[in-house]
Amino acid sequence: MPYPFLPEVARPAVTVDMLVFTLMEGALSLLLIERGQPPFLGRLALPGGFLHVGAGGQGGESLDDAAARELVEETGLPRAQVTLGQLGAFGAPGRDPRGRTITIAYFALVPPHAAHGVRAGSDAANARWVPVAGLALGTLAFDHGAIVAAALTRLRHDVDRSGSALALVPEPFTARELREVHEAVHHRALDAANFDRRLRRLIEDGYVEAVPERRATGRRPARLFRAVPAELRAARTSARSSGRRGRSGRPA
Amino acid sequence: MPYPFLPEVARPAVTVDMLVFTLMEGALSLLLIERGQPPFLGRLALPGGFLHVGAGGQGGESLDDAAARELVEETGLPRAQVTLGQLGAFGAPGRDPRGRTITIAYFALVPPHAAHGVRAGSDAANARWVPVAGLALGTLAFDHGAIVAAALTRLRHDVDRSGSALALVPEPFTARELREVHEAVHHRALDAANFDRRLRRLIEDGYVEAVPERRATGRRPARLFRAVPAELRAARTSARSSGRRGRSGRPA
DNA sequence: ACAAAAGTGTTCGAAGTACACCCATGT
DNA sequence: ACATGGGTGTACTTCGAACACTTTTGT
Repeated sequence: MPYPFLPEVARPAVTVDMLVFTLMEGALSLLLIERGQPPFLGRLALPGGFLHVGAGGQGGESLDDAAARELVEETGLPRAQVTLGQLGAFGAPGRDPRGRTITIAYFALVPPHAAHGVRAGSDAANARWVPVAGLALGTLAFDHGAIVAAALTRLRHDVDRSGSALALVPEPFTARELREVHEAVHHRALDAANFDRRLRRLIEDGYVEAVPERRATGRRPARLFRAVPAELRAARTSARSSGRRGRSGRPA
Repeated sequence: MPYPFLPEVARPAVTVDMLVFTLMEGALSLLLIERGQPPFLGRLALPGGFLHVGAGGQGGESLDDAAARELVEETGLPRAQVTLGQLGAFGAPGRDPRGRTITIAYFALVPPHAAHGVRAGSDAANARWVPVAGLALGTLAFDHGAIVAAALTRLRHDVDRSGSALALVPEPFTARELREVHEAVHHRALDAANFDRRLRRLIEDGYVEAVPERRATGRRPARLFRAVPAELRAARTSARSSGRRGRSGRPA
C-alpha cells in the first residue's frame, strides 16, 4: 500500500437511523419500532442499523445507500417510490448506553398509497405508524426524541420552500390532497383559494403539471395533477424563470 | 454490564472536517491547509481531525465539541467568537484511499477582525485563507470539493434566511459592512437603499440594535450597529412578531 | 465647492392572507 | 333544488427590486 495506514484510534460504531414519514388518514405519521431488547426495552425507537463497512477497510456502502437499504429492510418499499434525504449526524457520548455510537439520520417521505404496503422487516417485527401529533418525544429510546424534533423542523421548512410535499401525495392528486399534506405537516388549516393559487404557481414553475382527467370525489369532480420529475423540469423552466423578474417599465 | 454489547461489526474511522469561512479584504474566504503527506500530497484540504472516542467505548466528546476543539487546534480562535454549525455527514466508500472513513462537516463563521489572529496549528503548518471565488473545487483533496460546494449552497441560504451574516461582521458594524458580507457571499452587488431597509427590519425584529456612536469612514460618518445575542432577543421580540401580521381591518 | 458616501422616498410587481362569491355535480 | 365542495375574484398587506433624490461630511 502506497499510503500510510489510518491512525489506530478508537472508533465509534456508526449507524443509520430512518425517519420514515407518511400521511395516515390525513395525519403526519412516523414509522417507529417497539424495542424488543434492552436498552430501552419496550420503548419506541427509530428503525435503523449499522453502516456496512467492507472488509479490510475498503468497499462497503455509501451513507445514501445504507439509508436506502435500511428503508427496504424495514419497510419493503421500493426505493423509487420514496424520497430520501440526509438530516444530519448525532453523536453525543452516552446516547447509547452500550457504547459510543454516532448515527446519521435520514428522512424518507412515503406517499400514502405506498405506506399501506409496509411489511414488518426482520429486525422490526413491531414496526408501526405513529401520528406525530401527540407523540411524546421524551419517551423515545436513545436520543431519538431530539432527532425527531429536528426532523420535524426540517420537514416543515422543506415542505414550504422545496417541493417535498409532492413526495407525500399519491400520483395523480387533487388540489385538496396536496393541501392536506401541507395542513398535516403544519398542523393547521390553510385557505383553499390561496392554496390553489400556490398550486398554479407550481405549475407555471414546472414542478407540477395538470393531467386532463378528473376524479369524481363526492360532488363536483376535481382536476388532477402530477409532479414533474426533476429531469424533465429543466427543459421547460424557461418560460417563467427567465424574463419575469425585474421591473417591466417605469413612467418618467 | 446490564446490556448486550454492541455487535462486533467493522467500524469506519470518523473525522470532523471544518469549513472555516471569513471575509478577507471583502472576499469570502475559506481556511485550507496544504497537505504535507500522501495521499493528496501538496493538495489543499479542509482542516479536520479524528473524533475523540473515550477509552472503553464510553465518554469522549460530542460532535459539536469535536468541531470546537478542531477549530481551536487549527486556528487558535476562541470558540465564543465563532459561529459553529453542522453541515452534514459525508461517507462514500473510497473518499479516503487509506481506508473507510466518514466525516462530519462543520462550518465556522469567523468575523474578519478575528480572522487575522489565526495562528497555524500543530498539524496545519500550511494553513491559509483562500478566496472561494476562483477556487477550483476539483483540485481539493479527498471529496472536499463536494463538501465545499454543499457548504457554499448552505451558507448562501443561511445568510438570506437566518442572521448568519451577522457572524461575519466586526462588532460594531456599519450598514455598508453588513451589506458587503451579503455581497461577498452571493458574489454580486446589492442595492444599498434596499439593503438599508432590510437592516431596519432586522432592528425591528430584534436581531440588531443601533449603538449611538458613529464611525468616521472617509466621508460622512456612518451609524453603527450591533448584533443582539439570541438570549436577549426573546425578551424584546414582542413588538413586531405579535400584532403585526394579518389584516388590520377591512371595509364592508 | 465638490466628491463621496450616508440615507430617504417612490414606484412597480410578486406574493401572502382573508373572505365573498360563482359554478358544477351527485343525490 | 340544493348542499357540497371546486374554483375565481378582490382587497389589503408585506416585501424585493430599481432608481431618483437629499443630506452630511472631509478635503
